[in-house]
Amino acid sequence: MAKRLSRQFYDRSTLRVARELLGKHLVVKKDGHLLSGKIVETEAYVGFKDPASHACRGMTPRNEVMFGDPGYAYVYITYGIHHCLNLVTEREGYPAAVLIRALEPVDGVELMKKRRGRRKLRDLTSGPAKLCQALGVDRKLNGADLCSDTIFVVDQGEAAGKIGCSGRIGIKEGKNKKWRFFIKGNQCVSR
DNA sequence: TGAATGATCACG
DNA sequence: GTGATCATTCAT
Repeated sequence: MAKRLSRQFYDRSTLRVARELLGKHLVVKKDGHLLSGKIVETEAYVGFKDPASHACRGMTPRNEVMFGDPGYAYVYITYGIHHCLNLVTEREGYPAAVLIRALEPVDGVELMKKRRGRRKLRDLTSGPAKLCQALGVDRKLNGADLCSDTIFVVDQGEAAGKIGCSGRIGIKEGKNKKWRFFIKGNQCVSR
């Protein structure tokens, strides 16, 4: 019973969206391939005052997608090498998004292995930049509509399991906020 | 534990 | 233009 998430799903509290994305499947259809994975780890970046968010110093050419309508992809490059994928939430004019930090591979595992140069399942998508490499997400998908046929999330109707939360990873400020969510015990969660 | 590696942004 | 910073990954 796969049901694609509508724009309304993303047009809600970012913390809620981040938590509810756990257990759902991210799908990328591109270049004749269908790749997907179960979302097992997310982080929320919310509003103008979140010191860890790219949006905390106002709108720039890079982060403008975060300020737009909900239900679009925000993709950027970090450390000069790696891509990260976010799903934009909340109303236009309010910058917020959910960082997809880890997946459990589902469809297209062989291609993921080839792209990642790794054989073990848990090395394919257990990190924000790893999953982008595995799924072929790059800046061409920045601003992509999550209600389109290229990249979207489906509800498989399965329970996420036990959900844990903690401070966010890889940031300097805003660590006090417990805005990282993950499925407890899942082998594909980062670290 | 630290190197790789380049886009992005504030500043002037 | 310049320099600091960076929501990471991998090999040592």
